[in-house]
Amino acid sequence: MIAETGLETVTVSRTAARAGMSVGLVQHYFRTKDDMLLHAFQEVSTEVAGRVAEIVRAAPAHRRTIADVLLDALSEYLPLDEPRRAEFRIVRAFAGRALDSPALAEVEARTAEAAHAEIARAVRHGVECGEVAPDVDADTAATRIAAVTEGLATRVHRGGTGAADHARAALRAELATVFTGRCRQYDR
Amino acid sequence: MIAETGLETVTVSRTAARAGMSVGLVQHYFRTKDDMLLHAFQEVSTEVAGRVAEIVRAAPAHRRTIADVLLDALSEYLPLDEPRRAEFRIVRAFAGRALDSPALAEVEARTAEAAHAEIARAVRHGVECGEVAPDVDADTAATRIAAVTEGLATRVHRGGTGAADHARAALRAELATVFTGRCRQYDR
DNA sequence: GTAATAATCGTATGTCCGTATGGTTATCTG
DNA sequence: CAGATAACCATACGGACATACGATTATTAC
Repeated sequence: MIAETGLETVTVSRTAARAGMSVGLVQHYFRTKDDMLLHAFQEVSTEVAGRVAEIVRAAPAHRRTIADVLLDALSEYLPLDEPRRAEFRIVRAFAGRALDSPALAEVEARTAEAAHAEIARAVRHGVECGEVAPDVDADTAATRIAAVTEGLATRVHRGGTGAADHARAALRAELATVFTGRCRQYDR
Repeated sequence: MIAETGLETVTVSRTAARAGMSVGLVQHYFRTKDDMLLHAFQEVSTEVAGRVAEIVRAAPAHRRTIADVLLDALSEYLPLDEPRRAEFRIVRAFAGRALDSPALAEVEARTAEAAHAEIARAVRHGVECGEVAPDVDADTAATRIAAVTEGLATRVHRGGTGAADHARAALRAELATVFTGRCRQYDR
């Protein structure tokens, strides 16, 4: 419902109706509406984070470059198809509300930090195996990569001609400024 | 009020009270609440865009590198001090609502496009004067730079130790992947 | 100076929504 | 089977809010 018509239109009674249950039952599971929404946000966040982690974990089997694996993983954040677009809309709607809700902000911060850590680990691995220049600060590079991904997500969602391809190209270019492509991730 | 306590808490009557006028008078100037909010969003957007354009326009007088000018201009989007933090909160709150409001989305798109165009122009100028590699696609580079700025803004707002300095460093690093720093902007 | 327009106010109306409440039925446990 | 817990429902309450409305005062224009 959030993805379809936005957070504003989500009410307890509408949610109950959509779930085919009564308002009372929703209250049985969630003390307040805010609890319910917080739960929804957590669900979506861990869902996305889980998919990203899955891609990174499956990387060694495919023997691809770090940049390629990262490109696929980060693409999970881009609204390139309908389910991801729905997720994007949910996450962004909550991001707007998180500005004034510590509980939501914490979920947001946690997932952002997890993503950052994952990227930074990849960069550090690149440094170790010699495909990333040793003077590159892994933390700064990770921040840049995470930031550009977030910004690109906005752009892809906004649409416009070729926004999706353009974003992939931009992300690839960004990764190319850090990774030379000489070695593979978690592949020793 | 949006910056202080969020869009959710903004009501017509509270707005009227804050402005020291009656509800009726607010209605006299804005047919609906949505009209009022749209107007606010436009105001803030043009305010920020104006400051950015001002910085770029004043650049020749200071004879600095393109990257340095861009760094200052893009820093306008980062919530580095209180007024900018307020603006950030306003823009992001509206961004959340723009997901389901074509009118708000259009304002957002217009300002984003303006920023992108300004950056792309700077990159093209860099190519012309030979400090940007000729194989760099100005559009892709501009997209990257704009995207990283947006993402960094989120990070700075989230705070954490040294987020501000870290963001400036990341932005500088990003710009350094495009500009070598050999020539100055609009300085011929 | 008068007519029209703009500025201004206070209140009423109708709706929507979150939550509280009190109850009933099902399921599990010992 | 008995008792407790969980699942489940319908409705009522109270508050908040956007907008409509009617009226009054100030300002402008001819």
